Amino acid sequence: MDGGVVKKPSVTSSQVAEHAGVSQSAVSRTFTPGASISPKTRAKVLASAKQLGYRPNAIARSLITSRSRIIAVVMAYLENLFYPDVLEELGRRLAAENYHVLLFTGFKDRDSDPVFDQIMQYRVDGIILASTSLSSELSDECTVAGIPVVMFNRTTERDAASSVTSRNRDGGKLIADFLVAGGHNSFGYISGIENSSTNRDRFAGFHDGLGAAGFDKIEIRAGNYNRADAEAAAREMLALKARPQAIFVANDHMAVAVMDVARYEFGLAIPGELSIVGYDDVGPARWPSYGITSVTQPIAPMVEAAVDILMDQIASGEIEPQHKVLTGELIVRTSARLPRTGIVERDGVKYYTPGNGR
Amino acid sequence: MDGGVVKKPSVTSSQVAEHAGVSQSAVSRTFTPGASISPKTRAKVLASAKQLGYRPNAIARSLITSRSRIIAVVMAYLENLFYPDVLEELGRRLAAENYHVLLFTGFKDRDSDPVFDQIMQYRVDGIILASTSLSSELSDECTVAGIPVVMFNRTTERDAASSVTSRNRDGGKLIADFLVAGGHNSFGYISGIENSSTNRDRFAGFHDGLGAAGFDKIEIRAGNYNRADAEAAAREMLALKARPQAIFVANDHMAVAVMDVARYEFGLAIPGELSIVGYDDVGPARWPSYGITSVTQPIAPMVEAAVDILMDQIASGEIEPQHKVLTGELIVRTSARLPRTGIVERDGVKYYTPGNGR
DNA sequence: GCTATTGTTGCATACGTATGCAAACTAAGC
DNA sequence: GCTTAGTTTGCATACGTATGCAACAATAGC
Repeated sequence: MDGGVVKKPSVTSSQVAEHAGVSQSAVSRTFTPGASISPKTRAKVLASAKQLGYRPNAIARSLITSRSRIIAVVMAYLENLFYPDVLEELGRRLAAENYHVLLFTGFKDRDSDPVFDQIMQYRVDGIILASTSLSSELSDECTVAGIPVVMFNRTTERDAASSVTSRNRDGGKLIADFLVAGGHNSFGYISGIENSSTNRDRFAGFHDGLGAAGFDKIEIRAGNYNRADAEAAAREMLALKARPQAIFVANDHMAVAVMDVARYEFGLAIPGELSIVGYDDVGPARWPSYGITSVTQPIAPMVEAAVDILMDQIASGEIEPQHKVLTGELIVRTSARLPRTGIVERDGVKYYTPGNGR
Repeated sequence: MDGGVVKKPSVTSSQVAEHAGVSQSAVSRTFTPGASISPKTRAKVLASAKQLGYRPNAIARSLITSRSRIIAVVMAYLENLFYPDVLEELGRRLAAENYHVLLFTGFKDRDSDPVFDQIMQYRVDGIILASTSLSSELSDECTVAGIPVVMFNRTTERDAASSVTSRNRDGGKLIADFLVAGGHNSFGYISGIENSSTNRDRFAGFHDGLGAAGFDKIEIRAGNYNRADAEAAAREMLALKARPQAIFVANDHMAVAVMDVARYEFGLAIPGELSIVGYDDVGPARWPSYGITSVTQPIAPMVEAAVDILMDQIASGEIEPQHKVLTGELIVRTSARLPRTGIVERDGVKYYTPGNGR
């Protein structure tokens, strides 16, 4: 509210120039890779810069170049370890390209409009949307403004944003095949957020796979990708008189909760009395307490693809939407009964790869 | 490398001014809260702005005001859910103050110098260091530059940065009291990163508490706050012929690993044959598979304190280091044998509060 | 109606950097 | 030495906004 003390002004390129006895341009060129500058003056400038503690002002630079070298990352559901993993990899890869992450998180889903406003005000060079719904009109506005948008782990056909996903549909189908081959004959599905593309695709594959094997009844409950809802869904499903023999939980974050409910509230042995399969292959899935059989989402390649798309579109100025789809694998652990065949081991990890058709 | 197409230029305040038939100043004042502007012209400007799709350019604004409204957050160990939780809360609180998070993560610990360079270039208004070592000379440089620095969950006496922590020493002591009261008489400690303040303080409290009860032998192994090392440490410690009856693991993230090793590699019953206590009260600690008895770190108040310090120092320009220390509680679950007395229940959660003096 | 006061507006400038252009310098070839 | 081509340098300007200052309009008080 009230004024407050002025901030200590930082060293400018002009001050360095004066100190080094050169022009401000020379200082600028010293810090611009590829600019025309002689080694001699460059050395002089660097010496003065060091002595004065000068650092180029990225803000001022952005104003001139109209490139902020900032990527906005919009991310929710951080309690699902998948996303922190993604975030860390994103940080690494963007830093390698000399870009930086402006993170938007911790808002309720319906507050995303102010978030969008903030993003636009900072003139970011690109946007990564991880598992959050930015209404498509806003996404369009980005396109009009020439800002590349990449949806991460989420896709939509109708709007102009690029996307990076994994073959969720194939994954769902693979799980169906695996469970059928394991001899189960009644099935449940604990869903993610209803209108998310991952949820739709995973379920579609699962449904198709079961259908192809002659099973068309699936118990469905909504887990909404959060623990509390998943627990409630599990309670309902496990209390059924005709409890499914196998449950596909739409991601590992929920699968953990479902296993806890099954074991500690219903006293069920896993996989003896109930098989659980998850998705994402996230940290806890690998912990021996859970050992969740799960379909991988290859984080590093997915992040790489997302960054590649951004870099490409930033460099070219063309923002034709690209859609990259990477392949996951079904890692077999101990949370589901095993089929007789189709399991191969590589580097101490077991994968399910059915011999028959794709 | 090569030029590429120019970016679509965005709408400027001058264009809005022309369109609305006013001066550029009027546009600026329209978007500056508290500035002198008549409702009539303000309405005109807003109409034109909307029509043209104008948004103030935060970069240009920062250049003038020398306030970027950006806070740099440096954070590692994101696989420990404590930090994503912190991050989410930080995002929420800073957004409420109309500040934004520039996140630095995903770098190896020794690469922090380039990180620091980037931070300084963006002229951030403040820095939050969560569990990462920025050498103290760099921290000093921030102080000289007038940039407030808050260490989160970490503290140092000698340098000029503020800090927010919880009473780690008291927590360690509380755990010692709890385990002694539970009738254990041999103890182990699986440590965090050796020179981190949390590790030092937690251990010091634990050591003192045990000492006061007449126990001065503690088996120590290094877990370094990561899962792999914690597993290795647990294997060593549990293979001892004189295996400790109770182990204090320096945080929950490692405690989970230790419990997994104890149960699935050594076949130990918890708490029947081994008691485990952790720290942080992080998500998995609450899952029934683990039910870790753990000392809380109150994330929301800690984040609030950190943001308060920053806001205060930014507003006043004074950056006298402040050190806030919040209080945690020992939440009693099922991973450790219970003492006869001292356990109270509140809202369905059990806490340990020894009657005898602190 | 006239003055005093308050509120509103536009002008001009500043923030710190990048870059086109022309001037100055350097190196090379004869 | 002179010319030419290439390299380096400084000048001047632009990026989009905020703000002190002076001019101006509106309102109130008499």
